[in-house]
Amino acid sequence: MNIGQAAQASGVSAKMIRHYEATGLIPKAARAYSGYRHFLERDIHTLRFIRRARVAGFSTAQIKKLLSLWQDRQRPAREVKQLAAGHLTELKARISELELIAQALSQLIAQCHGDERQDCPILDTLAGEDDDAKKFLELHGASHPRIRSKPPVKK
Amino acid sequence: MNIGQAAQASGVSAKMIRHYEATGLIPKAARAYSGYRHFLERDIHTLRFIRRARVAGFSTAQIKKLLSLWQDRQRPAREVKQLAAGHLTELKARISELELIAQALSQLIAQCHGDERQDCPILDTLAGEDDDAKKFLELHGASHPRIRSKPPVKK
DNA sequence: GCTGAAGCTTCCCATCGTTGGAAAGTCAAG
DNA sequence: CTTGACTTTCCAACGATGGGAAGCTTCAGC
Repeated sequence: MNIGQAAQASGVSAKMIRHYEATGLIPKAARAYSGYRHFLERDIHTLRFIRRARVAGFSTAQIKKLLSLWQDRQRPAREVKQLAAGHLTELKARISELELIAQALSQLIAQCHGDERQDCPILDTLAGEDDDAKKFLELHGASHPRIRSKPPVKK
Repeated sequence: MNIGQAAQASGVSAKMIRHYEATGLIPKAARAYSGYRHFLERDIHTLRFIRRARVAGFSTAQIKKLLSLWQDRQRPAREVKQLAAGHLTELKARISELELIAQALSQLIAQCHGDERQDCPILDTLAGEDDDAKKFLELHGASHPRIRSKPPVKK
């Protein structure tokens, strides 16, 4: 199996497979005489594992641990559970942050009449000279959680 | 006002002020003979505006639009509302995605006994030979929404 | 006036995950 | 042998931010 087939079979792009190899997430693939990488079923399984873990939002560092736990038959389920639980906590925190923001934003939007007139509470709040404006957006001293939706849409 | 004071007063770091200038989000600051930038109240207002918009999760591209709308006294509130509503939609979509993931992860974690034994449904699902495993994590063909929590914790 | 500290300047690098592209080599079918 | 699809490596970018170095300016204290 060449990298293209491996990509198809695993759902991980060829680019990312090379990247994972380069960064040590997966071991260096075997090579044909030509220099082409080739992959076995085993490798495909690993790649699928990685893809699912990424879909579940694990970082590559976490996936590295998950992989080593996966390959270690002696590992106690406890460790895996802890790792996953930690991630879940992060995840929930993230969700709460976003919900606070969405909440505040909804309120502002609701207050904006949205017609041809020029006054707009949304801009006014963002500009916010006065302190009452702040309570909307100065969320608990907020970390700056950029909202990244999908990976940049390829044209 | 030098850049340091401007940073303090606006809550935007000096680094980011320079960055915003370099990338054209804000106009080039006036300079003293020494080459030091200096800032007026007006500039501070703009920076604060930007900071709040970032806290609200707007991208720099969106903030650029918001800024120009803000500075255009003729703009209809409609446009602002549309921009904000679009962002809110994105935000909600993002939240839903994360909630799906958190949901799936919770289930897996709940199913994992988490003691010294070796079998672990979490890893089994990620490895997932069989199709029933997939329904947990192959969420609606999932875009790959990396979960970025806070900006990397400075040491 | 001199010295040192604090603040400013620019420039480069790192993060994180992913994608894009260029230049070159390989393979299989026609 | 040519063509086209695939592969290789390397380099760069995204978005927002931080870290740090090397060199300049400003100001306070003596």
